[in-house]
Amino acid sequence: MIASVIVDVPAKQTDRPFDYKVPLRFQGIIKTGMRVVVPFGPRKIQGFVVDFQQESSFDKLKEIEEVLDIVPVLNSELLSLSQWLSEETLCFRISAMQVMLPAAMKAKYEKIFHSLVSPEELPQTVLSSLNREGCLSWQDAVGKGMLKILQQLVTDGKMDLRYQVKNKTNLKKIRIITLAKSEEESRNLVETLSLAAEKQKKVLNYLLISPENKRSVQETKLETTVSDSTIKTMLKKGYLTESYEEIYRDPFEHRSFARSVSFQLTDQQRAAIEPVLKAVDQYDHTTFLLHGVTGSGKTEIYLQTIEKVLSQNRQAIMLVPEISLTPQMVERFKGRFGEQVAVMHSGLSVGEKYDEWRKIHRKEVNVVVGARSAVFAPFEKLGVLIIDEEHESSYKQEDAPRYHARDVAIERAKRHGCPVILGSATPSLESFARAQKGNYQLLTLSKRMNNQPMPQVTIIDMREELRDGNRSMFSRELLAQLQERLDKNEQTVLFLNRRGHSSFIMCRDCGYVMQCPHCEVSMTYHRNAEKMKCHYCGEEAQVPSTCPECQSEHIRYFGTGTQKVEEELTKLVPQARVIRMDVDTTTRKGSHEKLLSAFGEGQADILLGTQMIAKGLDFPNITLVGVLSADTMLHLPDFRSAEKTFQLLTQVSGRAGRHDKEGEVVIQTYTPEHFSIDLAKTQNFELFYNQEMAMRKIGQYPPFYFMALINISHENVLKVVSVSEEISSLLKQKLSSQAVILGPVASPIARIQNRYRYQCLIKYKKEEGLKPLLKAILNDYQSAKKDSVMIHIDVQPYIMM
DNA sequence: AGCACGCCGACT
DNA sequence: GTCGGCGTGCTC
Repeated sequence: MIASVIVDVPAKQTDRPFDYKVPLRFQGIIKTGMRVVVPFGPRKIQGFVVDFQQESSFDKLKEIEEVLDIVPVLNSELLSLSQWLSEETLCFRISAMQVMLPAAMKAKYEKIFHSLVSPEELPQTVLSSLNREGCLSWQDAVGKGMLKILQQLVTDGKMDLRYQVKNKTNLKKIRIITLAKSEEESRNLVETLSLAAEKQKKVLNYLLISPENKRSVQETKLETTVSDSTIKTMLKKGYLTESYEEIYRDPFEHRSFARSVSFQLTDQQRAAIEPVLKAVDQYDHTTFLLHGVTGSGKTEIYLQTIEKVLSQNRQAIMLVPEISLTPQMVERFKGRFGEQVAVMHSGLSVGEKYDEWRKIHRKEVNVVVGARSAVFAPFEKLGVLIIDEEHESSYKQEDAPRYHARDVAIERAKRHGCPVILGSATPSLESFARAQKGNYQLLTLSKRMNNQPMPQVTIIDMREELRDGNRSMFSRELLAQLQERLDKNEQTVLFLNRRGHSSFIMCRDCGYVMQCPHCEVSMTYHRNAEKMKCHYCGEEAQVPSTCPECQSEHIRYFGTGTQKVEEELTKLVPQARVIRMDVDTTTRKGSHEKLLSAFGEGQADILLGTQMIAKGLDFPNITLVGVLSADTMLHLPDFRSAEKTFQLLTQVSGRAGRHDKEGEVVIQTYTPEHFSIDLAKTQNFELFYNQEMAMRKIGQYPPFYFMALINISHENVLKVVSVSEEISSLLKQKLSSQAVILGPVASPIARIQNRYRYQCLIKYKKEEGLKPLLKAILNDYQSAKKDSVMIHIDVQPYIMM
């Protein structure tokens, strides 16, 4: 029997199956979708079995060396999905497979020197470095500067170098002790032990009352106040046996979730959920666009759909933009479905993610709530896939495989015969256009639950404030409102919409901003390390005290702006208690959640922050939302900037008055006439949609056109330019006259890690030959040759960089 | 991606 | 003459 294996080498030339003989001992054990270790050239690497064959066209087959799984980690659906994904996003098959699994399962490799001769034959220096088995890892050898000697020993045949796949079991294990003898004998033992062995008796008695006469060592020590040495003695004497049990890391340990039950739906909600439930019943893969204003109860629709799905013994995937930001969402899901929920998001450690994944894989849970990659959860009977806040850009992965979770969800729904729900108060233009065309089915929730009014939104023209001599960041209106909330003991959220998220250093005399020497980006100031860092290549530098350009001492730190706002706040309203949320205050794990819950408990009057506070915040006492500068995002060179501005303003406005108290919103801006700001006032999505669609049509942008972005980079500018020109003219020549080819132009970030970057943008409506052409371009230019350029292609890009 | 193989310049 | 630089091609 012969297995076809996709090997763990993400490169053009290895992006195909390699055949291996299946040794007798693995026959009947190896299945497709399992990870294996195979010899590949001189090394050993990991691979995925994708197929079996009777024979191979290759005649010098090697054997599969090792099997890493008992149960396939990729089922047949995910295997075929990986094929689809690699074709769709033009990525390597192995990358498509890797993205479906938790990072912990990605193989790590190790090179180890093994001694082949008796110790006397080796030099003393080498000998002292070897471990008990006569081995030394390549890494240690490098660290000790012994590579040269070892290489000599290898050529002399005294040692050899072996390649290993690190099979790190990421299982968290705990030490368990069990009574070694029967209960009867153990009880006798308690009687017969000497008086001095008081602690040992304690342990025996404790285990006698424990279920199955076993306990974790940790618990035992805690309960009986004995030390390790006691247990060690008892093990030695044979009173106890020890073993290890695998446990799950529980990211929500020490937290309990109040059980909740379904709410009575409003008429609107019932009308919206009905077609969804019907689709679930009929195994119909309709995509629904649930357009519901903020506070209209979309979540309850999700929850009740999932309930239905679970009642049919099927499973559900629920995607949220970034779950660590919405602990309230986790709470609602855990509250409703309890132990049946796995949670997957970027805030978890590698091990925690692995554990959550295994719960799904072993069918211990039926619901997963998670960020983008949770769309690949290995469920086998999906009943629904839900994408909340579907317009969020975080559903698009920005490195290979450059997929959009929405597309993957729709593709999986097809394979499982189940509906997809895309939910948002401000749908992306693409989705809404599809709903208008009838590709998606539109469901609308126009009213808030309990019929609360939408918050009152006031737009403040900051130019007028300035004209009237108010130079502060706060308009008189906002300040007055703020004061009012303080008096009434209600809470305020202040939102600073700032371009970017990081802080930098600028000279106030000459405008110098510290740039990374290898990348065309400014370096970021890191407060805790007191260093400048480049976010693209990791370059570090000292914080300058004088300007390197003009020697001025007026070189200043520009924070996220939140500190400045905070300073001003303490001057204007000194009695207010402020919680600031920005990169500086939320770097530590869980700090987000802590700050939010502190605010929720009323420990502060004002929550001040950037983008990160826009979502999921739902506290009854928030009655005022202030947006300090609505237009900073509007002037970014991005055709989606108006859409993003409108979405953001609508989202933040939705934070106010979600419960019985009415909410007000104050938006400060320098361009009140812009339609994305003007329409955020009434939160009129349809009007905004129509206007923005007109703009997109004129500009030939999505959803009227599809896009593909080709990024070409090389250390030599001339090389990049010439190749870019070649590609561009090839595109112009091969594509239809309908297609628009922009560029080549230098990328917005013109250089990263000393590589110059150019790009071509293709806008097209229908282009049958595009995929093959792009593949051909990748094949031609992405060769293994030394001097070749690097090419990335992003189909339907979100960020134009 | 690694790694070996092989072809050219600068040294004992 | 050989050591070692990097460009080229292969890995079942």
